[in-house]
Parts: sequence; C-alpha cells; structure tokens
Amino acid sequence: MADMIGKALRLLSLLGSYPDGVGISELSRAAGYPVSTTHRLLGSLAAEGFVRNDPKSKRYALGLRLFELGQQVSHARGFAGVALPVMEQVSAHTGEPTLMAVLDGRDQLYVHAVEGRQQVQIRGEPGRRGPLHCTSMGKCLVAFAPEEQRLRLVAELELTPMGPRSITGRAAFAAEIELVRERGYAVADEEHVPGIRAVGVPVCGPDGAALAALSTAAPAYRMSVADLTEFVPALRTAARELAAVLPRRQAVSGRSSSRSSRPGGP
Amino acid sequence: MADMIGKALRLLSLLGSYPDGVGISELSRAAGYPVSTTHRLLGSLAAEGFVRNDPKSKRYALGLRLFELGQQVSHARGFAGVALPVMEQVSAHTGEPTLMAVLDGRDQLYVHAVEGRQQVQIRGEPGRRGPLHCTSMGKCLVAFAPEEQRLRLVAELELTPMGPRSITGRAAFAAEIELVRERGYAVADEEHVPGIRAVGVPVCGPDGAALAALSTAAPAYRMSVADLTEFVPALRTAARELAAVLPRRQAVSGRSSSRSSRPGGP
DNA sequence: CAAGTCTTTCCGTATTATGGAAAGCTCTTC
DNA sequence: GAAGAGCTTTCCATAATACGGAAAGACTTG
Repeated sequence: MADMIGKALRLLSLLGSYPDGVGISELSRAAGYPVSTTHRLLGSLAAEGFVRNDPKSKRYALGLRLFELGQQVSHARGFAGVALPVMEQVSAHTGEPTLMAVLDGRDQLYVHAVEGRQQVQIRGEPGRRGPLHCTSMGKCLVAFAPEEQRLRLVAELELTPMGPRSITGRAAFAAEIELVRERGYAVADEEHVPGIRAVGVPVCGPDGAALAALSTAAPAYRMSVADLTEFVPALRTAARELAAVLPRRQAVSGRSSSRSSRPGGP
Repeated sequence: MADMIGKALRLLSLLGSYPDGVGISELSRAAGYPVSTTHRLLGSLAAEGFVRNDPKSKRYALGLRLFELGQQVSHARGFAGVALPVMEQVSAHTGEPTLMAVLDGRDQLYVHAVEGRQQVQIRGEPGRRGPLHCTSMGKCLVAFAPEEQRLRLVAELELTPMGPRSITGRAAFAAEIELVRERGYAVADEEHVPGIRAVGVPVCGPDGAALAALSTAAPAYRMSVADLTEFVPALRTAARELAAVLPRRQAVSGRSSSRSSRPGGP
C-alpha cells in the first residue's frame, strides 16, 4: 500500500477515468498523493510510454503502450480472431446482441460484444467490468469456476442488489449457482439492469472449468424468459466452438489473470 | 534507467513476449535483473492485477487489467466503434484488406485491420508496431505530422532496409515525404515486406495534422502500383469520415500517447 | 499588475529498495 | 530414496533512492 509501484499503477487506473486527460494537481488530489510525488511517478510512467503528456496543455492521459499490451493479452487469451465470428453467428440466429465475458477477481470482465439487429440494444462494452452475482454470465463463471474458487466466491461475494430482482440472500445465491451447474445455463431476469433479461452459458475447457461465458441479452418487453431459454442451444454450440480455440487456462487464485504475445520485429 | 518503476514497466513489456507465461528465473535472466528483485517487482505488479501468477505452475503472464486499460485507450482515441465499419466499407469496395495505424514515438502502431475477400491476405495485427520509413501508412504519418515532429523524424529516423525497395538514403527519404505531402497519399512498393504493395492516406484533423492513417495492402503479383492508386479516392472518403469521429489530438512530443475512459460501476 | 492556480524543481531526511545468500520446493536421476 | 540440479521464496544489513514541503517559475484571470 505504501510501495511506489502500487502507487504508480493506481495512478494508471485512475488516469483511465479521464479520457480527455487531466492536469497533475487534479490527478494528485484524486489519488491522494502529494503533487511532487505524482509528478515524479507520471514522469517514470511517461518515460516508458504508459502515459502520454501533452506538452502544450500539460495534461496527462494513458499511453499507447497500454493499448499494445492490452492487445497482446487479447491475443494470448484468444479474445482476438475467432471469437467474434462465432458470436456473430449467434447474433445472426437470435437477432439480439451476443456478449462474452471472463472472470477476473471478483468481477466479470466483458471481452466482446456483437450487436443484434434490433433498434433497442444492450451495451456490454469490452473492457468494462460487471458484477458476478446478478448477471447471466457472472453466474455461469461462478458456477463453473474450479471448485475451490467457486466455493469462495459463493461464500464471499457481495450480493449488492442492482436490479429489481437481484438475488441478495446467501442461501438463495448458493441455490441459484447449484441450479446453474445442473442446467448448464443461467438466466438473469432484471437482476442487473431494470428492464433487461439475459441468458448465458459457460465456455468450458477440457477440465470442465469455465474459460469464459457467452450470453444473449434483450429488453424484457421483447423477450420472455422462455423466449431467451430457446437460445440456449445456439449459445451452447457457439461455446463448444469457442472452447476449441480458447487457450486452456488454469485455476486462478487471488487476483489478476492472463497471457500475452509479442512479435520480435525484424 | 535505474528507477524502480521503469524496471517494473520494462518487465511488463518483456512479459508480453511470453504468451504462455514464464518462470521468474527465466524472466529475470531475460530482463537482466537479479531474481529477488524480479520477484519483488512481479509481486507489486500482480497485486494490482497487471500481472497474473498461476500458483500451480508458478508462471507469470500479463494480467487482465492491461486488457481493461487497453480498451479504455481504444475508446478514448476513437479506435473502437465507428472505425471498423468505415474500414469495412473500403474493403467491400477494394476486396483487399484495409489497415489503420497511428504514430507512436518512432513507430507506427497498427490499431485495426479488416480482411479482404481474397485468399492471400496481408496481416496487420492490431497492437503490433511497424516501421515508419518503409510503409505507406508510416510515410503518411510522418508527412502529415506537426511540422516540428515531421522535421525531426525525417532527420533522425533510422532508414533500415527491410524490403527489396526500401528507401535508405536520407535525401531520398526527405524527397519522398515531400512527395507524399504534395500528393496526399503514399505508396510502399515492396519496401517493407517482399511481394507486398500498399497505398495509404492520412486521416487529418482540423489543423491538418494526421490523427491516423489508412491503407490498402495487396500482394504485388495481384496489384500494380497503378491499380492500388485507384483506391486512393475510396481511402480518402473513409479518411474524411474517420476524421469526423476521431478525437482531435495535439502534437505529441517525445514518446507515448493517448486518452482513456472508465465507468464508475456501482 | 497583482492574485490565484497551475507545473516544475530543489534538497535534506529517512524510508525503502537492493541483491547476495540461505532456505525451501519440486523435480529428475542414479 | 538419497543426492543433485534448478527452481521459487524469504531474509537482512547496507546503501541508495523515494519522499514531500517549500520555493521558483509559468500561465491565466480579474
């Protein structure tokens, strides 16, 4: 908590909240660091291209090296390439948006989103995080996590109510996860966002653990839970295809995640 | 160069070369750091999710937080969303792949690639870097960089020969950049990769400086330079559309780049 | 032109990183 | 199954480096 690297990395995460850049003093206030410290940290980050400093406006913003490394993670984890076409097939079938997410820590992280044909669309921006306990993909990721991790998540996840029908009881949540494990798919019926229903399935690796999850989301007025459930076979087919191409991943313990790739340019 | 943060960040970049993860001792050898130092640095990086440590195999790899931040950069710089559809239109017209790149430091950084209809394809993986002096987009990015930066790049870029027809003379390169400025487009005729030709145009902001570049690339046996030149109007149209949606960016000085966005999830 | 706010630099203090060495693991080998 | 090789992790005295308040400089505002 007092280590320099942690401070620098937290500064990076904080910088993400300022898409148009931010001055040093505002940033240091937001971070709670002295200005001179912030200045020095940003200098080191900028020297490696992780932060960009516009010399004119004196504002700082995230640097392109982060984009570069993010793409490498994307490749290494199989997010790039084959995943999108498979998802597009699902959306072609359902006419609704198809989403993909992975487990990271105590959140799900949206990795891909394919739009549907309809006007009213659900937004699951890649790179954003979402809760595990009240989303269809989140429940799949918990239910099909390696046993140790699953038990810990079921026991410890904060069950903050987010939609009109969020599950908030520990026992009810444990029962729901069991149900998901049995049926092999999960439903979130206005549990996350009011007016939105979703159905999700896990993308399971050879050991049965979830590598990712896929879901179809739609406005509640257009789709009943029964309607959505009919998409499960299509989602399962896509999940099987994805399982073949995603790198098999080990159980993750405490925090982060991943892999990455990088060419050595001639 | 001896600062701790720099070491940590260089470790991150290095980790990118190991998509399947790497052990501490191998990494420390590659980085040239003592093992104990590497261990401590990785610990700090892992604590913030920038690095993932598989407790089973004891191997380290890049973490999902990098994907998250990379996506934020992508959004802030306008790479996400509208860019791809515009590029797809170009590919629909040309039948060949369309690429997009931005300037970062002394490299170009590929940010998007849309495949063409043909079997033989050119690969411009997003997140990879490429040279400025021997590619169509690179020349556009130099030619339409803010004056100060342009002059510096023209004077200082390493003109390493990479393809059979790379420009290697300083004067010839300066003349080529002038030509690109006059014509408003650039051609790379087997200057980067043998057997590959490309034509590129800048995406210029309101001040006339390049925000990015677009290109069409094709195998030399299929497309003559004259054939490629006929795609310039389509590329220009796309560039104008992109200019309207990309965030206007200031002159960049020394190194990095960017912007980013981040939601405060409840 | 003065007052406010910002970025940048300075520098003495003491907190923190450093890295060799030792301890602890996990394999393979004989 | 003991010995060995190679790995990860921990320890700790030393020395270097980060720290952050304050001052200086730059810029904008009234």
